[in-house]
This record gives sequence, C-alpha cells and structure tokens, in this order.
Amino acid sequence: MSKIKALKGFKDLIPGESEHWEVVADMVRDTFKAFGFSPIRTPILERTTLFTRSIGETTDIVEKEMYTFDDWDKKPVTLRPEGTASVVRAFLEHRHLMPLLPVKLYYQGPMFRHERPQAGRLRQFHQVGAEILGDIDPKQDIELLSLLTHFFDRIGLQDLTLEINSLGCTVCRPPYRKALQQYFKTSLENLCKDCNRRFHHNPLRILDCKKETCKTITKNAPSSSAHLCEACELHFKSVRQGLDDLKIPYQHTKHLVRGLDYYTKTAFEMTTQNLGAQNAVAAGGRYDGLVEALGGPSTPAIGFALGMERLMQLLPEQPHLASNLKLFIAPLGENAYQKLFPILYALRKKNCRSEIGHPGAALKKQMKTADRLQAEYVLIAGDQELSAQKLVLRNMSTKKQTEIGFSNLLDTLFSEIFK
RNA sequence: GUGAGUGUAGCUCAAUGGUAGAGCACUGGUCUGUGGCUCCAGUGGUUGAGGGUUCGAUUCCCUUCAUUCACCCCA
Repeated sequence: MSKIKALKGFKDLIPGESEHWEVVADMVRDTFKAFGFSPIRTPILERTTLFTRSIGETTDIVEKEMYTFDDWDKKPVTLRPEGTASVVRAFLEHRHLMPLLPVKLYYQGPMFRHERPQAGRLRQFHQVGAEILGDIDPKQDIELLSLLTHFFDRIGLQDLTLEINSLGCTVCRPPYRKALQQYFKTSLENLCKDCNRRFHHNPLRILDCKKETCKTITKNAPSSSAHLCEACELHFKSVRQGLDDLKIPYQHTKHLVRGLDYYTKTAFEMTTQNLGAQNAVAAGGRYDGLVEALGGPSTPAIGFALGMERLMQLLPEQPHLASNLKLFIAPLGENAYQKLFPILYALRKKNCRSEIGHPGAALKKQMKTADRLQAEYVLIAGDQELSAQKLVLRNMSTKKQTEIGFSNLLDTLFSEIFK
C-alpha cells in the first residue's frame, strides 16, 4: 500500500461515484442555462485581499480557515473559500464585455476551507453557484429562488425546506443590531459561552444558537423583519408575494442569519433534516454593497451557493453504473492481437465503447474479464479463427455465437452489434 | 481550535491476558478454447505506530498517528 494518501479533508472521486457527479453537473448546465444563466470559470487562486475585503475580516472563514500562502512574488494569495468574490472580481475586470444588466452567471467548482472534516464538510468541497448582478428589483430574487427550487425538484429531492428572511440593509441593520444587544444584555449570564462571544461581534448569530437555554431566551427577541426600513420591508414583501404567485413553498424563518458579512436584505437557505449536523444544502442572499466595496460602481446583486457533497449525500443510493461496454475483443496470441487492434481503433473512432484483452491470457480469463466489464458482445480470435478467416462473435446475454468473415469485417460487425 | 468514539486480512466484521478467525474478494481446480451458478482447495495479518505493566499483550495503561462524529463555523 502506498504511503502517500490524500490529505485530510481531501477526497478522490472514483468511478462508481464520479459518473453520478457528471450526471448532476450536466443537469446543472442544462437547468441553469434554461433560466438564462451563462457559465463562468474563475481561477481557484486569488489575491488574498479579495476575500478579506468581501467575506469580512472578522469572519471565521477569513480568520482561520483560508489556505493562504505567499506567491513567488511574496504577495499573499489564497485558494478560494467561496465563489461569489471571484465572480464579482471577474465581473468588474471584464465589465466592458458584459454590458447588459443584469448579468446572470453560474459556476461549479472546488472551494477550500481549512476546517475539521465532518459529515457533509470537507476541506476541498464543491459548490454550484449562481449570481445575478446589476438589478435591485425583487424580481431577481424570485427568479433566483425559482431556479433553486426547480433544480432540486428536477433532481428529485424532496423533504427540502426553503427558508427565507430579510437581514435589512445598511440603514436598518445597525439599529436592529443595537435592539438585539439591548434585549440580550440583561440575560448575558444565562447565555452560553459562545453566545457571549457572539454578543459582541455578531449578535444576530445568537438567534441561531442550538442550545436549549439560549433558545428559550431568544424566543422573545426582537425579529429582524419588525425592524426593516421601508425599502427593505417592501422588498421582502414583494419577494414573498412573488414566491406565492409561483406557488413555491417557503418558510419565513425569523432567526435565519448568514455568516458572510456582505449579505443584505433577502437571505435564504435550502435545508433538510437528513444531513447529520449539517442542514443547509444551499444558501445565499442579496449582497447589494459588495460590488461597490470591491471598488466597482454601485451594483446590487444576489446569488446562492449549493454544496455538491451535501447534495450527493441526499440523493438516493445510486446503483453503480454499468460500464456499457459494447464489445470486448478476446485475442488469443500476438497474431490475433495485431490483426484486431486496428479493428478496435476503428470501433472507437465510431464512438463504440470497446476494449481488448491481453493476448497472453487464456480465453477463460478473457471471458471473465469481459463479463466483469459487462460487455454486450465478445469477439473471439484464436488460431482456429485466424486460419479459417472467420471470427466468432458471442452475444453475452443470449450466449448465441455467430461467425464473421474477414471481408467487410467492420461493417458486418457493426450491423451485428447494433441491430 | 475543543470534545467523544473507532483502528484486527484487499473489504465488512468476530475472538481471547497464553503469538488470531469468518464472510465477501482474489488465485487455481471442478469445466484441456468460452463468463455469471455450484462445490473444493489455496494465497493473504509483525492485530495503526511507539513505549509501559506482565512470565507472557492483539487484549490492560500511556503517548502518537489515522479516521469518524459532534462543537465552533459553514455549502
């Protein structure tokens, strides 16, 4: 056994599983394009400041989870911990090429966070994301949520809940934050250690605590929706109305909070009870201030990210895909191999999935290999066949064998195996 | 970063203070050039690593590493 193993929290996707990922990836492309999104691929490595400025200096991700190191020019670079910052950076860098607002983009790819691995959480994990840049209208929120809902529908996942909330904006969030601190101030000693920490740097998070004692205290805490400014209130109302109009079920979760600093107004999560301690398969929200914060023109935007590992974990157990091998060629001896290898090449050029056995192996062994590869047909070529100028074609499920002459070999073969 | 659980054959797991066993997989035979099924046989382990207690440790203790789950946080 090799001593070098994959890093902790990094995982190989091998046949048996990798095929299913491709199926889902294809479905992503298909669905997201239907909703008018275009693919974008951004680099995995970015300047560190892109993330510190967008995600927030004091978030856990930036403080202790990023893979950051000095590039050869001594400037710090980081393996992306999420996708939105890169997309916004690319949007700003190529704005002249994407003049039509709103710009609708989607991506899929690996993200990196140095966390302790756990069910539904890896250090390299994969996200599918979608972003709509350049429109503050709640219509965009609805469009994005309808895509998310439809995608899960189409992939066949049930038992998912769309939870939404509004976090307010720069106008109404600060007063709400104060109101929360005011409320919790009196019961600080009854709140857990973590919540005491949250009290200072992110009091909204207290609402999300899992501890029972904290939960009872948060029960009567002021809700964000009661503190929304007029614009945010109206926006949130339109979003909910829009979802109702499309008959998309959702739940208004008053304590729903987002971890990244850049979120404003609409915030949402697609949650499930079947993921162990994790419950979010997808999450996102509006980030109306981010583009400007990264040095661009004021550009409201909204997006979501979906965790592939979590999605795959929720999908019902998939049977290992059959290899769909059409033909296995069993050459007995070097002569046969040399005669048949060009035939194999010709078959493959015609997109016929085919394999050839090892000429030194006994026929029995080659048959076994063919069986394991789930070949539909086996073409047998030994000395007898070569001297008789006729090959034997065996149908593996019916066990019927037919002889095929050397003249027009390829054509005959094709008409036999594709009839 | 914190806490708990688990490390025995390629895989899934037994067992015992006296140097380990099953099923599956693999190889071969049954079946001389024809796969799946049956039956039979065989290969395969310094019981994660290091140290300690003991006449003796795979079992008990300590350390370490790996892994899993949970907390924090997040998709």
